[in-house]
Amino acid sequence: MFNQAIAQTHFGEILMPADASEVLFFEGDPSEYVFELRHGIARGINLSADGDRQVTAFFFAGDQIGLPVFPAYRFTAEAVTSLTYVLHSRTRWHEALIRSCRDQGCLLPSISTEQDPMFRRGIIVGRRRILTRICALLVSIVDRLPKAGPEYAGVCRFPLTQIDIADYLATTPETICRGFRQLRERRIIAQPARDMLIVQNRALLEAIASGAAQ
Amino acid sequence: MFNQAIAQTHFGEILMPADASEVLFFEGDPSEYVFELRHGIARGINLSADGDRQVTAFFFAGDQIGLPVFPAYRFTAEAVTSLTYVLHSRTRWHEALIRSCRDQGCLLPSISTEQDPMFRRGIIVGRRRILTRICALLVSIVDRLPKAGPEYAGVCRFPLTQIDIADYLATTPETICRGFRQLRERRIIAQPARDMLIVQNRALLEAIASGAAQ
DNA sequence: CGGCCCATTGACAGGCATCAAGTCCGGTGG
DNA sequence: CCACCGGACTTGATGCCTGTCAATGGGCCG
Repeated sequence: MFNQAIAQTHFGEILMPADASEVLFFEGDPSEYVFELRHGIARGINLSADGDRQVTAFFFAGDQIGLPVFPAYRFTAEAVTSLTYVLHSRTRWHEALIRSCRDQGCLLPSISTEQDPMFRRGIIVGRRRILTRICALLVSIVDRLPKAGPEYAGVCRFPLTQIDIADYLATTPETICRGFRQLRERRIIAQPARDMLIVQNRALLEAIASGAAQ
Repeated sequence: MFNQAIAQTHFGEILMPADASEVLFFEGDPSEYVFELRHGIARGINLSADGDRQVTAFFFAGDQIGLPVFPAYRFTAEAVTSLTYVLHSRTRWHEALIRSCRDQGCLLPSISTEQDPMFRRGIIVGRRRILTRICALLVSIVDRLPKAGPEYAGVCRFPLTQIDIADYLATTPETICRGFRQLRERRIIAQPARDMLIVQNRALLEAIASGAAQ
């Protein structure tokens, strides 16, 4: 991966690139570096002994992942899209933590950017009906999806495969496909292309996500 | 609750008691205090807009919950059994964090005692088959359950109701009941009383939990 | 153009939710 | 000491949601 362009930010940080489905770090490896996403989308993966694959989180630009709250990474991080990131050594990250703790009297806000998505995923997967889970996932990520462009108001890029969504929601790709079809037929979302998403009826989307509507 | 006995530990900390099903703190309240459990079992509760109740974690003696990684508590904490705990103010907890960070070059280990159970719950609930989930839950807590007594080797106190277990595993009490019956009939566990548990075949329990066996 | 992976659709079976009784157990009060 | 009561647990019958299997379609890349 080092044969690709490695840019230098104006803070002297090294901006690293990664291709889609490239691994940033493996579950179980010692957590030497914090990965700060600058651009693109990443996913957290956990494999069970029987080969069951779970996507435990999606991460977006600005998130810091691989925090050394544990001596080893608790999940494998892979690029969903091509992305860029910046590395922070464990010790440098610790110093930033102490500074923010002392100066602002609070923890580094970034400490929750990793565990918060996982916490919310637990709540989402804990719902029974698949449509509720799908809508809850969409609500939780739609505001962080990149916009398709200035000329396409309300249209988001949606680069997640249905396989990833299924592994996130603890179901199958077929069921995801049927759920999305239902949302399209009810004019709650639209998909002008496979990797495009428009939320047409956000109120109803959130109502289904909260369980108020079926 | 202050009319109950409040003991003083030899460190000058105040040991607080709580009765079963008493609330320690509410989701959304500002996280002023960290609760360190000294004895007993607690549960984390999250309610959805439609009234759906989820148990997002069980906590045991030694765990610290309500950490100020977020300005507000992210779940409601209730006592499962009668329990005791010690309060740490947010600032005092921060100081301990900075000290451990500087002296030992690592974060306070307790920072993971709260998020780790939630992370593991996500993995458990993400499994499809109910029996797998039940066994995974048992494996994850059996070593932290209090022993029934020196004269009962291998017997644990098991004070969790099937309702709590069902809300933890995203299923119903009836299904939990049938799952436990199956585990009893297969001699994987035994329950001499409703609130007692013996793991008779731990290897098989773990095999089912991992998905290797059905 | 061919191959591959992903998405789609249908048929079918099965696991689990739901509903409804009935039982057990601990606690309370007479 | 015993009757009562409420909550939790148990068990069975039933139906639906969703997993599974199989086949097809479609887009992307070499």
